Amino acid sequence: MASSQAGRGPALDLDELVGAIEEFNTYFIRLPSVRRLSFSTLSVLHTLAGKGPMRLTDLTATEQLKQPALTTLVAKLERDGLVSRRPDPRDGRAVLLTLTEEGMGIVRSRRADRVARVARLVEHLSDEERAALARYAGLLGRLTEIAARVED
Amino acid sequence: MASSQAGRGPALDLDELVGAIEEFNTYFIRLPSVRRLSFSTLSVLHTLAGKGPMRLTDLTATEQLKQPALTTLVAKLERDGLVSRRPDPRDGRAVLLTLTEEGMGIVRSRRADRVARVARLVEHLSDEERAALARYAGLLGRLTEIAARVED
DNA sequence: TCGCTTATATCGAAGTTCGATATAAATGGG
DNA sequence: CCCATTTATATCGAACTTCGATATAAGCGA
Repeated sequence: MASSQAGRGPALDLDELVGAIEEFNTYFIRLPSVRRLSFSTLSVLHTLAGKGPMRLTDLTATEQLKQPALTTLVAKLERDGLVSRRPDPRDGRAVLLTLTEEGMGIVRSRRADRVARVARLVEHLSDEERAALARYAGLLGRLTEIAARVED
Repeated sequence: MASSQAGRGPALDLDELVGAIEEFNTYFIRLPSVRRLSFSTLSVLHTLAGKGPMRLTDLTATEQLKQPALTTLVAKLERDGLVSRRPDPRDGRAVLLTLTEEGMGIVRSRRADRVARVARLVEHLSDEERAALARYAGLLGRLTEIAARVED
């Protein structure tokens, strides 16, 4: 089991890395719940915010819900004014889901809450650590991009 | 709004960082569901794995559930053989929850799934990027530790 | 001991999710 | 152009989750 790593830094211990991410996420993910919206609901809003308008069925790929549950959930989101539904002009069977301004507001405010939270943590870092963190955002972006390719 | 940053690297753009973490988590968090366990259930298992035996009430602090929901959830976990309940020797009212070997197995296998997943992504990185990632685990650990102090 | 607090349990109502199935629009071969 | 098939969403009833209110029971302080 010799390492093929060329000694440019510490070996990459994936178990340690994954553990550190899991631990950090414990703090990062959990926000005070807004408007009594469930985890599933917030996930749908976040997906629509990130990927733009999509069909209901396409959401079943990312959200871990079956289609009937999504129909119910989206109906509620529409009643609450967070998502609008219109027929897909290209396919009369389908429905295009779009975040309303209010729906986007929720996603943005949750992002802002996380930024504020991380800002409080970062205050306690040294200048060197802060600089390292700055470089990290790009690397994470690379990983996400690779994931989008690799996971089909 | 002048930056007080000393020019050791790119400025730390928190909004970019938080966005990158959110995006990455989209891929990182979602695993194929094991044994039909819900998000709440998995979260409880993960917390018990990380912090060791705890009381039901202490779980209400981290899990976003009220006490009656946790009582129900834990009863199911006990029926399924994933946690064991015993009276707290220090307080006859309380119950100490401990992961069983089987419960730990689930947590470990989910960790292993994530490691395997990240391993596939990391293959596509350059040596420099891999080295940067190795250093990152420690930094995330620092942040988590700071969070544990700051968030009371 | 008594009264107050704290830890968990129980209960019924509201909300969520599922599998099975219905409806309705698209698509392709004849 | 029609029919059979496929695909997108909706509906339905059952099972499960979560909640607020309240019950039970153990600790705790005067």
